[in-house]
Amino acid sequence: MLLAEICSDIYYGLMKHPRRSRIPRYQQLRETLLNELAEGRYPVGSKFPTEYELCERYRVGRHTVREALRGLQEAGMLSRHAGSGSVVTALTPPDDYVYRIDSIDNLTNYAHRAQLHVKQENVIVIHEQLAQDLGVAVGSRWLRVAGLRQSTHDEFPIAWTDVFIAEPYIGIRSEIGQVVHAIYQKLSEQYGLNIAEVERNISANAMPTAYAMALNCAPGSPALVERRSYWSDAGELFEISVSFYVGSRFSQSIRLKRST
Amino acid sequence: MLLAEICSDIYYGLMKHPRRSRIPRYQQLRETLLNELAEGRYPVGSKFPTEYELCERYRVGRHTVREALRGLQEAGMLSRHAGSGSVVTALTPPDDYVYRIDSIDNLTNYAHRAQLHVKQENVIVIHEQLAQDLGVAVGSRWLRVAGLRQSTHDEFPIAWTDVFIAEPYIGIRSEIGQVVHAIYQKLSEQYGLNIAEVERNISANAMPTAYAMALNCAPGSPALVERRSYWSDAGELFEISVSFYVGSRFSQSIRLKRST
DNA sequence: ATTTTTCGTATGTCTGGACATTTAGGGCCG
DNA sequence: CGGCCCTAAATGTCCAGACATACGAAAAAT
Repeated sequence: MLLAEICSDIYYGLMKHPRRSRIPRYQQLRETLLNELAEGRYPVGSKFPTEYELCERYRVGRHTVREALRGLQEAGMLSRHAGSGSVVTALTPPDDYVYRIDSIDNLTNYAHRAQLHVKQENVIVIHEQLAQDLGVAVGSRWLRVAGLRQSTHDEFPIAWTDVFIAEPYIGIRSEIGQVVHAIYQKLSEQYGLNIAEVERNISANAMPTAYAMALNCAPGSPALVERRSYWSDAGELFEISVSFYVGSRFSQSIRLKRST
Repeated sequence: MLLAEICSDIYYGLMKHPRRSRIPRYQQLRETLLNELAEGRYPVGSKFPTEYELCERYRVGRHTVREALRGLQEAGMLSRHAGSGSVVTALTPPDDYVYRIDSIDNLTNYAHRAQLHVKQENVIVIHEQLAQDLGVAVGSRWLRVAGLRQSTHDEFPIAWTDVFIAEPYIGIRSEIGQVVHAIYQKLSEQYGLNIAEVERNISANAMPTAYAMALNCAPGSPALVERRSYWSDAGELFEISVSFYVGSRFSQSIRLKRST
């Protein structure tokens, strides 16, 4: 038996038989620290022991300690900074749930198959009401592209969509034809814009008469209204879209999984 | 200048000035490998060079190589297995977006403040229509708890909610009082159930007359219908809830961030 | 008293080496 | 040919040590 293993057995103390441990030492250490945190030994906001302190206390190499701490950091329980040490940020790993999608196209599991058939296109100046609906400044200028969203094989369109594009990118107008798949993709190609964040707002409303006629549904019938706002990695709000989905032709699912 | 700095410059080799490199070597290596993968040098499914091969080729220590590979693995581009080596699983990092919440309570940013005022409670046997709506088997038995969802300080309720609980947990019935915050929490305490997955389905519908009366809104007015299905970590569907939100009193936002 | 410099400390990066564990494949044997 | 064992190879774990970088506080300079 090697010296290191003997040490391990002595210090860990929990080996019943002289058998090699199958769980790596950094994981054992992680468990130990997890328990100490749960017990409240180190309050949130307080300094966590330094790497060398843990090395001495548990008789392990610094690499082992760092591997254990890495896990706690990834779990969001420790905040580590070169020079200043580690700070406790949570006593227990948060049980969070994530909804993950590969691409913004799949933000809805239906609309991404539907193309936008452009019916209207103009540059507008934001008035009071629109400013409130979209959350942008009164007086700012945007390119508006509006039309019907229809899946290739379906009989009826499922939604009326208004797309608003910020003034710096109005030039994209010439790139937009009769049928568009995804406008932000064109913006990305043309201007090198990257989506960093998307906000999606959903509500239920009565279908406006004007849209109802275009969509071939009853005016005032239930509509699902989805507003999407796109921010670039520069933090600029560069596109907003508002869609009125015909209630009877549309529903949407998302699935959240526990992340741990 | 210290000896180490001179050595460092020798090793980095690519320094134009005798200044220290700010980007660590494992990141440089990761970039390099990222490019090689993007170029298609190693097709998807093929073996990636071994750690020692990369050590020799790029003249770095194994730890550095492992740190670089760890990143590629976490990005989902490499699959690594002890004994058999690394296999390429993707040529480019997937640009995925995540929606992350701390707890299922916050699944909506509104309803978690609203409590359920129980109006009805009974055990039902699933008939044809309900089976289709909920996606469960005809003839199965569920506990149904229904009532109004109302925020403490608001004048009107915002939704009518039907909660269905699977047969094994019907006993929870005695635990449910007049006002409930979250039923799944009680299930968790009582039966040790853990939520592993949640599916959320959203559509727009006309408000049924019966609900409209209870909610004090117009029958047939737009309603946002949300169905949530909860699966335990054993893979069992144990709770379903269906809520009819009054369109004019409710909207919901989620925010997706690029995960990289 | 305020600003700047210095310095100790803690984490980050990196090397070299050693042993453990897992896996795939080859060879032996029935 | 099938089953078994053995081995080589690859990743996983772990140590010791060294230098790099960032941070904060004490010390020095203004």
